[in-house]
Amino acid sequence: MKDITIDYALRATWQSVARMYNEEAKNFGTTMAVGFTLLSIDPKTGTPSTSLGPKMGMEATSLSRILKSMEEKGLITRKPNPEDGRGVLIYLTPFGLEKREDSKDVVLRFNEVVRQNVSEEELNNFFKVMETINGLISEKKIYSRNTKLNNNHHQ
Amino acid sequence: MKDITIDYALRATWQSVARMYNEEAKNFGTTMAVGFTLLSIDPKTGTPSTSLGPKMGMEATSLSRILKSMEEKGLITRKPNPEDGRGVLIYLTPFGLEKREDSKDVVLRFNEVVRQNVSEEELNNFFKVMETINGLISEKKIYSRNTKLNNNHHQ
DNA sequence: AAAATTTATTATGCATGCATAATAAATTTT
DNA sequence: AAAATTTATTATGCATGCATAATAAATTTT
Repeated sequence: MKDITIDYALRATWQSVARMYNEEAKNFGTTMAVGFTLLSIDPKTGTPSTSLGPKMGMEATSLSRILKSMEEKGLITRKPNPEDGRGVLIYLTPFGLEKREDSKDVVLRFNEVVRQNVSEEELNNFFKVMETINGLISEKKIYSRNTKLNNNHHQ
Repeated sequence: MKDITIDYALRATWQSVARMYNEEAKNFGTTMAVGFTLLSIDPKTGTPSTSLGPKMGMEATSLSRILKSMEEKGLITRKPNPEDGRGVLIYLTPFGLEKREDSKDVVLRFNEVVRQNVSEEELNNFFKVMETINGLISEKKIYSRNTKLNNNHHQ
């Protein structure tokens, strides 16, 4: 198992989680991405859509499309933000709240089961390694500064 | 940092790796997925396309589309498999080989830098947790057996 | 051997992420 | 205050993953 790369393991693991989340979400008529979005919306007050991107690690442009389809499906309503003429406030419909709870169950169950099968120390270490990876990338410690120069490595 | 869920950390980390890989790949005119595919193709002999899916953790149907675009871009050629009239053998073109080397550099660099910043023990543990997660999912230990029944949890 | 099943591939549609471009509304500079 | 810049949003195009359906070639059953 040590002959696989770190990226491969990460990708395979994330993809298997995503596949599972999507299958579960299908049972109640949504998708993983819709579920994540529902969970980022405050069920009580209007949520400015600007707050969703950072919370979910998504670009505003990706979100815009998801919000549009969620509105069409009757999960949310979008109202102009009275405090900012450019902005939008997101509200859950009762239907959206229902699906939010369903989504929450799936996420909680996954996290619970993993925690039951991994020691706290292992989990802390797991988070730490991911933080390290994220840090290395955001600090540009991995990007090649000289990709162009390296282009002929091989011949 | 402990207030984020396991799925969120995994997703964010994988996405940041993917974003970085795609930016790097853009420098030499490919994408991450194309790079992974190139790396799964044997540079010396024809690779049956059936072997790619399992190696890459992708559905044959997803691959088919990528292979098509790779052929159009001149990275590979597809020839009928003489041993199986249904199958196809993939060959790298010289151009494809070049891009394969570029892709390899990026993957090697990422893995190298991460290893320089994480102890071997931490890395082993990291792999172990991912194996556990994958195992739990493939053994269906996470899926709800009773999603339908749970649907009304909330009211 | 003929019929039924499985396997390999492709085409298509849908969802999702990114990038880019456009637009309108703030905000900051001058 | 007017001009320039930034910010929030949307539309669109491209890539990628999945699912489903269709087709042709093996393989297995009968």
